[in-house]
Amino acid sequence: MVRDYGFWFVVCTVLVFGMAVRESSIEDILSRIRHASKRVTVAKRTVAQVLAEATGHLSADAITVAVQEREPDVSPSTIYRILEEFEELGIIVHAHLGQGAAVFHLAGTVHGHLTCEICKQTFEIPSTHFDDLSHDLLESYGFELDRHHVALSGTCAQCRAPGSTPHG
Amino acid sequence: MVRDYGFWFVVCTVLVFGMAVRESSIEDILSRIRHASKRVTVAKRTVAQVLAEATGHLSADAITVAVQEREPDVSPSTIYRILEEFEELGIIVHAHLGQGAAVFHLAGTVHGHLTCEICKQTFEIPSTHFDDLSHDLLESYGFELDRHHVALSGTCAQCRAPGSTPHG
DNA sequence: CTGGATGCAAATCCTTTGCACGAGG
DNA sequence: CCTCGTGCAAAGGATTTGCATCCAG
Repeated sequence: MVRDYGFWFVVCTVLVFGMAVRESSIEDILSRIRHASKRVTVAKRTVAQVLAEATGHLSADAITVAVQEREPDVSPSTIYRILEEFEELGIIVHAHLGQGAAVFHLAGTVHGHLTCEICKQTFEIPSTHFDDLSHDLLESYGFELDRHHVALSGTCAQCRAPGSTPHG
Repeated sequence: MVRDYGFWFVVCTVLVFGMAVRESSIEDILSRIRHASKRVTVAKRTVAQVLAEATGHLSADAITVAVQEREPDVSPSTIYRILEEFEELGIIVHAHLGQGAAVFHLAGTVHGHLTCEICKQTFEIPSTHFDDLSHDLLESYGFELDRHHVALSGTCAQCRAPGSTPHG
């Protein structure tokens, strides 16, 4: 993967594409808020930044902590209200993993979740894995699978391996 | 499905097989408890009956209500403790559906769950639907899918249909 | 200015836990 | 009998809500 020109391709991709996407997605979020006749506030702006900078999925609590690092006066209830609004506007989606709190991420990142029941780690996988199942469920039951919201439980490779550390 | 001898086959299946299974599964549960050096109590017996008689999956609260109809003095915390014990003994499994409380059912009934995000109804489907996905996840990530615990969100046929009642 | 957005605290829902008592083997 | 199981009440985490205040448009 990372060799000769491939390395620079990756670097440029991260710098140009990654940064650009993040900047634009924040502006995109804010413009969606304005477009819905909602108000753009410091709290919403900060939540948008946290979500755009997050590599994976965040719980409401993790988002609150991250937001309060920058804006200490934003309260948890405000975070919940903002997340609710963002979800209604289609900016973010949430998923319920095996146990515990719900997790949130930008709606653009369509993927499924695998949660290990033993080590509690969560893995993101491309939603293409659910294409066949999605067709199957639609044909069999007329059920339209929400591939943004898929969260499956099971045992991860590390925890299945006999010798290795079970809590990798 | 239900026509001439097929009808009576269904009837007999429900009566003989169904009743017999239910009776025996209660005894089976109780013997598993004894075998694990745990005590058989009125509360456990009643929870076992409720679980065996349930057609679908029940929340802890629903189980509590059903148990208290017969044994009013059984407390919710006892129900939770019994459900925990039953799960450790492999008698039952639980699943977390889209939102809300966890649901429980006998471990013998291996199936997946489809939960409609609109009408909140839950549908049970055979776990065979997950065979291909299961193989795929195992090959791709070494992840062993827990097919007892699968709960998928989406939109059910009724709520997808334009004209019909959205909350069927 | 004016109503939507926020902070705070309290309420809610689901589940777990501490403790003293009661009942099962 | 001696321990495990139970009832009660209180704690716990995650999320929602009521209300007075505040700030974006």
